[in-house]
Amino acid sequence: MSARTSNDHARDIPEATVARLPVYLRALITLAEQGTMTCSSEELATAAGVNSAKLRKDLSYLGSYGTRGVGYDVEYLRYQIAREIGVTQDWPVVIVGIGNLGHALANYSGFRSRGFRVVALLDADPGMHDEVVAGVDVRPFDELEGIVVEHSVAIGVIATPAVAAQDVADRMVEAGITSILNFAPTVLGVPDGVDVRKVDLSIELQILAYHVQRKAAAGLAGSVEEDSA
Amino acid sequence: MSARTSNDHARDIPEATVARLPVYLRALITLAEQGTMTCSSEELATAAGVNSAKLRKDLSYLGSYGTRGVGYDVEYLRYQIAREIGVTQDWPVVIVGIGNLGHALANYSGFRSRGFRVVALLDADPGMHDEVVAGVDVRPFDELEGIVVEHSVAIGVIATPAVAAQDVADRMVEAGITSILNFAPTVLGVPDGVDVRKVDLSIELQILAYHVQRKAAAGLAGSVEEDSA
DNA sequence: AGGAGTTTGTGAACGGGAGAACAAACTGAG
DNA sequence: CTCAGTTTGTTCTCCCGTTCACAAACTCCT
Repeated sequence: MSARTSNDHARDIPEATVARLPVYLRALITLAEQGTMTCSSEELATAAGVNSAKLRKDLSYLGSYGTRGVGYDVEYLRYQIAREIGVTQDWPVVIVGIGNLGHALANYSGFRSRGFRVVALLDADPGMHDEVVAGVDVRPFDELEGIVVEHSVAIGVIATPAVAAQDVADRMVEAGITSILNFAPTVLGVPDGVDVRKVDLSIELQILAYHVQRKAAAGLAGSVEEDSA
Repeated sequence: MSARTSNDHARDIPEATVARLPVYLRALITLAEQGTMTCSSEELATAAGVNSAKLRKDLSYLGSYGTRGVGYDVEYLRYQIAREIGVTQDWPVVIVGIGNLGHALANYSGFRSRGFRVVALLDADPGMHDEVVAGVDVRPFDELEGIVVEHSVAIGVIATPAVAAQDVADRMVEAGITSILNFAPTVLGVPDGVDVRKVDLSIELQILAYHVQRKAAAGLAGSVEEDSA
């Protein structure tokens, strides 16, 4: 029982909470940079753009890191959240598909500064090979397996066209990658135990378009209803 | 009452459903390109990566567009979903911040092909001005207001560094934009009635990192528990 | 020491979404 | 026309997440 987990907190953090922890972490880093030593749940919640009750409940899943009547020590909480997410260590990442988006991702400074290290850029197009992007040279896709094993890569990023994405994902899983961030506009099929998160630009825009349209329609309906009401 | 909405469907589509409609739409387009005329909820659900019961429930919010015992007409359903989302018309979009990511977004073909037209690229850096990216020339940020009014832009994309994002958002809202897609790693404050969707690359990676760590810990704990169990 | 004021952590109520299960409705064969 | 087979649309139940509200716990002032 003592060996089951490192702490005796309940170890099942709700998915919705996990998705917010990085937001809290960023807010805490900003506060720390501003010289703030201590903050209340209300302040942190405002900085993170959430309800303070939700923030407190989220933090309560990690443990009891605040002091009643005082608030939270910024540095201490920052470390605890970072530890819980796992960003106290460095995560090696491979990016496959060095088109426009791949370039942008490779150059994105937010990765490096948050504990993610791009260990390889891979592309199937031989024309790209040996080109250097963001200080890393582009290698043939076939080297995926070797690189994953060599660097113990657990996270892969897919930035290829849609048609290639499933093949890339299959090869990633085969090579031992267990978490995939997919930018290709396709539904990926993966075995149980492999996590996939997708970022789909056109879907995000379509969701916004729906709301624009709905707001426009509500505005019209509203003006009509003013007559009848 | 007849004028309240164009159809007599219930007009409150759940947010979770709205987020999936674009996925269904894409699956239907793929099916249509393959020459499929008709599909069952089971087939479409598989293509979209969801449960068939969930798919049917989602579609039921739009209306009753299937035929029992037969399935859905691919073209007809495709049109109905496109109309519901609003992508039967063209949406003008402005992109602010033409760095690596802005370049990638401007060149992303998925926008144009799904009814989104980039009418302007704006950047505060004078060094970028008059450069042509993806057939559109980069203009000074100050021209935002004029462009929004001229083209009736409702959707803005923020691809600036984090420090500039809130200012850009404020100016967008002031200019009349009601929907924002934010790629900057910041929490944006906007008035009621303005929709913001955020895409945060490092947060996505951090969520994946948490799961990798958890899986690794579970593996270790599992091997320990084999001893005690 | 004691009491007023503040803030956390959590129990409980509430709302929304997911999935199972089934009745309604259609097709096609005999 | 009837009946077996198929597939949708919907109801019902369960679970997760959000929010409210409050007791517990700490600080500071007198």
